[in-house]
Amino acid sequence: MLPGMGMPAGERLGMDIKRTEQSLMSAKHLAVRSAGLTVPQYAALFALADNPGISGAALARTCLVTPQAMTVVLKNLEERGLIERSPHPWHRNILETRLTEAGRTALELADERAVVVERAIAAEFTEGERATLRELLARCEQAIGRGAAQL
Amino acid sequence: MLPGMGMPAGERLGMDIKRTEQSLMSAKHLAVRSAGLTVPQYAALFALADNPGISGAALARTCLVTPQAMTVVLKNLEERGLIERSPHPWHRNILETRLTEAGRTALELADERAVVVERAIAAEFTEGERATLRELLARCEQAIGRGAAQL
DNA sequence: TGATGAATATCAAACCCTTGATATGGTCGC
DNA sequence: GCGACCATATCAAGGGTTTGATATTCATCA
Repeated sequence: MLPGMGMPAGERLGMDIKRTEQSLMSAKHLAVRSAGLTVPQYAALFALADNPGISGAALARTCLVTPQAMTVVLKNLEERGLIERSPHPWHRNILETRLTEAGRTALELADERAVVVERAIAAEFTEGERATLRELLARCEQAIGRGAAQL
Repeated sequence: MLPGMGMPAGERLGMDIKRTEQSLMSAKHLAVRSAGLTVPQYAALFALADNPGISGAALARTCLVTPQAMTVVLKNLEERGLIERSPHPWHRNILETRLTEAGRTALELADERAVVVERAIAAEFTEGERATLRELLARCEQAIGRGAAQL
């Protein structure tokens, strides 16, 4: 390490989290690709399946991205006929978004393969280990929030 | 859940990992921003500090991105005078990359704040918990690799 | 020597994401 | 009712990432 670097790289848990997530993204990418989807598109369709008629902004919150980022994803999904957007009958500023049949089909295709990855993760651990990992990650998230607040 | 969705969303550990990592990225982004850097730029400078004269391709491997992605990051860093690239004296196809003084300064500024986030994470856990989290994440990564191989 | 193969670098296209700014429509307090 | 406020949507600019294709250079081996 360099002088002035305050913490050895090996002690930075953030590195482990990032590496694991990059591995996960890579696998998910591979999984949903044959359905003609990207990972963000898959995530959006997945959230949409559970919340038909949701607004773009709400969808963005669900997927933890900015509304602008979600707009781009929805634009691509709409151009390919996987979703439909129609103005809300009362609240005229809102665009209600729904899956089309093609969208549902693509989602099911993608999910079938994405689940393979999720099952592989689940199968690696015992019930207790899964709970432990979840708990540690949740505490991690809280700690990160506290750390960010110090900036 | 919808019929046909093979696994409840709440059981997908990938979701927890992704959420934690997004939180981490957001905090890191906030941390390095005041140094005028993005997170990938910070990561590249960090790796460069430990490996002066490394090639772009090797740097890409270290940061777990494609060489093309690293090329973009290096282009931006070079335009802002934070790194220098010079042809390797013997192996003429290689561009050796090194930090400039400005680059080292920016890195130290950014790292000072990034470490705040890392320290907040470390402080949340006991020594044993940190080891457990690392071990579970490592097994997770292996399981993901096995899952991806089934695709 | 000369061909093959591996590593490096780069161009191009498509997509995703962020910040910042702006316009529009609805809600609530006065 | 009217204005302040909030949520939604969108435009614009700057980065980052991937896949795919191509060129260059070096090392290896027949």
